[in-house]
Amino acid sequence: MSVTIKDVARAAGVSPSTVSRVLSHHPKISPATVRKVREAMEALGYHPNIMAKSLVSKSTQTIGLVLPRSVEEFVNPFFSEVLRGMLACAQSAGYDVLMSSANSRPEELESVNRMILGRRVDGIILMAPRKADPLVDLLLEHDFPFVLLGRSLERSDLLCVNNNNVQAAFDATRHLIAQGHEHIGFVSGPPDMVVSEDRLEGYKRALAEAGLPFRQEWVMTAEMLQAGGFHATSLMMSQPERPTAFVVIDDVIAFGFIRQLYEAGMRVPDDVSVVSFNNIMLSELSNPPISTVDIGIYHLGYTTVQLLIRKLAGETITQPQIVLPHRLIVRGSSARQPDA
Amino acid sequence: MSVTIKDVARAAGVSPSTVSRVLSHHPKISPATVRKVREAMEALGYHPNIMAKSLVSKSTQTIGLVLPRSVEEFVNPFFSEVLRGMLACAQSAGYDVLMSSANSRPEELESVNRMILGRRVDGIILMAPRKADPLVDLLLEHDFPFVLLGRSLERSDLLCVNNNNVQAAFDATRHLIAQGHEHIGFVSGPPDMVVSEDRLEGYKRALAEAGLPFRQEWVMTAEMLQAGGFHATSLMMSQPERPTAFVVIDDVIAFGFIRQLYEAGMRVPDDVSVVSFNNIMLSELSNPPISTVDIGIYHLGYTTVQLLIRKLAGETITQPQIVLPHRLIVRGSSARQPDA
DNA sequence: CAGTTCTGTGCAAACGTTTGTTTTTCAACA
DNA sequence: TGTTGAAAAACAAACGTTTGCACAGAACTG
Repeated sequence: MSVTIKDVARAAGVSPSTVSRVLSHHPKISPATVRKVREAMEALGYHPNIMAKSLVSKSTQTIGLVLPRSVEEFVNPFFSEVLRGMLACAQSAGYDVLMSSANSRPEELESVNRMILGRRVDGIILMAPRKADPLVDLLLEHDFPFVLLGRSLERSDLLCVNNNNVQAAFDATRHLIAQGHEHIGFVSGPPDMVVSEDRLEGYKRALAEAGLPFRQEWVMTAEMLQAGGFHATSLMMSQPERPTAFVVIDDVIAFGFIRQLYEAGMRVPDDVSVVSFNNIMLSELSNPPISTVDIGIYHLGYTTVQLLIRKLAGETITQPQIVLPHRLIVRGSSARQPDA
Repeated sequence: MSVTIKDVARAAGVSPSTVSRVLSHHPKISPATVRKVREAMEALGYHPNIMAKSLVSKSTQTIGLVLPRSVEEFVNPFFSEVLRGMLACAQSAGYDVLMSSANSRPEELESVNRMILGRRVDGIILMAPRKADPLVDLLLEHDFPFVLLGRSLERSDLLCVNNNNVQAAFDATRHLIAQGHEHIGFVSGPPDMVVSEDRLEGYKRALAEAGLPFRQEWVMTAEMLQAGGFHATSLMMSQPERPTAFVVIDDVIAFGFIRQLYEAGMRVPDDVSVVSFNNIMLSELSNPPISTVDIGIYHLGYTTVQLLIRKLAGETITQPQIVLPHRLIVRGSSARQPDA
């Protein structure tokens, strides 16, 4: 059916092993032979069978990507952008990307087991790890190469690519403080995600540095917003000492939050200032445009795959943790506090 | 290193072929043997090597996904949502998904060639096909199973899953007409995409049905918006007979368009009504919330993979074209024309 | 000019499965 | 007890590569 290395060998009048060596740029092949083989390959339209190749070479030239389980993270434009960066890097290095998605924890483990024990991929990228993530343990146990997009709370020797989320949240909060805000709330994401924890920490530090008190009752979670968000919002905004500004953990959540403030009769930035994170494309097109911390999403994806490929190439990684820069982008959603 | 079928065979005291048959639920294996083998597999932690398996069986249990080339389409939340549907279906059928992205047409062809001639995938999903798409020709030439997400303009015998985009645009336009609008513009996407053409056609038909003239000068393209969109928008809106409403080809483009109207001093829906397509999650959270045609993105992705898998299973497909329903969702971005 | 070292190829085994064919086992029957 | 036949299991070839080793011939060396 399909044309194999043997067909090429026959057509070029050489042995299959010679064809294989031409393919892998073996040094000790005469230029004349190389030409003959190349011509035969061209004429027959030969493409190597990757299954056969990786059966013997034990390398699949494929990277496994474990996608976030929750729908919310998945449909976040953050995700497509990071994916774009990953694919760009993988492709430029000749790697393919295999995706694994799962709806539950057991499915996720099963899926990863299939990928690594079935020898389908050479390495794995883990997105947005959780606290005490069993996936990390599984990979460590099998001594399988992987890189975290994000960081592990528990171990500092794992390969990972991350932003300094503590600093990013610190910067965002300080921006609001500099605008004269003294009552600043925080809207968080899933509490077991490391990034939620880091950004909350940065928020706290900025408050502390400015001598402002941290108030637990001014911290809302995204779940609260989704289930009866309107109620939660209006409740918070009707307090005598209400926040005049919010640090929101993610652009998409900021969209929803701003919408709910609007429905509760609050205007952004007139009544409430908002600054969030990620700088997805749409945050610029929002009304008002959202002030946000750009974390270089595309670059984040690109660098993660790059690190994994370096690892797979056998390079000794002297610096396992790569921290990429962030940058606060001030737009229309955050304004000077009127009273100040 | 890793545990193979031979190890299991030895541990269970049977031959490798017997283990293989247990794995594939061969009918003529005694229950006692099945139990023995299962226990050995469990004890050793056996997972089949998929490369070896597909080398001989010629089936990879993998679906190839050719992603859109342009960045704009890729980062569109439409994309992650459709991907989510695809992965859900693929996973429930035991298939994996391999992604191919490319930045240029030659790269794209090369990538698909690698996938099909390298025997990496059993079938392929093509997203958002273009007019006279060479990818389609390539796949037909190799007689390789594939399904279009969208439709082919040239051939009607190809497997595809689509919405009735003509009807959807017709519905959207008629909604604006019913609101009293008589001057209705159209904001289009990339002109070589089939979906652009279909939606423009539906828009024209609705105008014709209502006895309203079609004006080429009221059709803008997304490219126009991106490069100097502000200028283009304000130019159009300063015309003596300006449109009071727009049908916009896509939610994300609607975001940008509304933003630019805003900067040109126009309010939505007070000065201009907007209705768009896709109903991405954020369109509900926009300010104002966007009226849009829901096309069931997730379901679209799910059904596409489902059709491909049916094809791969050897089923004879009596109806090659699946058309999924759409539904207009009226929100705040479209309002009754004040003069009417 | 015989011996040695290169250089370029070919041979054959291996990778971990599947599967058509053959062999063994064993119960049932004459 | 010997024969038959079905059922269960084993054997062996194949899938398309890579790669260590062997080997022929050319090119040196002394």
